[in-house]
Amino acid sequence: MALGTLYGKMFSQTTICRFEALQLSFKNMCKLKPLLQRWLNEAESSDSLQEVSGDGAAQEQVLAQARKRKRRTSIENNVKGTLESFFHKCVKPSPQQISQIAEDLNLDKDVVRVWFCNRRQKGKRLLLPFGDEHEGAMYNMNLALAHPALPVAVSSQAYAPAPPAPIYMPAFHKGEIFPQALQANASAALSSTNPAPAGALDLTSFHRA
DNA sequence: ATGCATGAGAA
DNA sequence: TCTCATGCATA
Repeated sequence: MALGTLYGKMFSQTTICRFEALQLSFKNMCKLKPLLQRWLNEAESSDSLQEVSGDGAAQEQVLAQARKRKRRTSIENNVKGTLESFFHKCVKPSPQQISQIAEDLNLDKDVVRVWFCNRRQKGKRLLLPFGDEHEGAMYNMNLALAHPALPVAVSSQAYAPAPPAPIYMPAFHKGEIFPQALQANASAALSSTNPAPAGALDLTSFHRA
């Protein structure tokens, strides 16, 4: 809410959460960081526990129950597993393949289409390119650690046949980049020079919910 | 914290 | 049609 009154733009709990968990695209993170940082600096300096315009309850209007948002279809786990396997074979099925898959799984074509869209997007999330994909994850990470100088194209999990120079983050880890990113001393964090504290890489902290 | 969805804009 | 940024709804 504070951010909302500060920028006029309201940030959802979802966005904030994803920002904190570094689950947004690199570009998206870059866009939001300055905003959140500015708010953070302000909030820390003025130790006053400023109360956000005490509006209280009056949230949004009824929204006029505008459009009927399609109700979230819950996909059974076993079905998800199947979709996942399809995904590994082909990350971007043609509309025909999609309808085929949809038929096999007794799902709506659009549901399948959206599933793939979201799955692809998930694959592109910043940090933690691994963890999800138990496969070459650790392998690549070790490579990265062994040869910090070499990029080790682990970017987007080697999806498309020839990823035209993916621009996603190298392969950092939460505990590494984040602490500083949110520090009050913005100057350092904002400068393009990446501190990259050597030895900050701690494998023991490599776990995922 | 996340899964499925929407909508604007790119291709 | 796909990607991207976002968020409602739900786990």
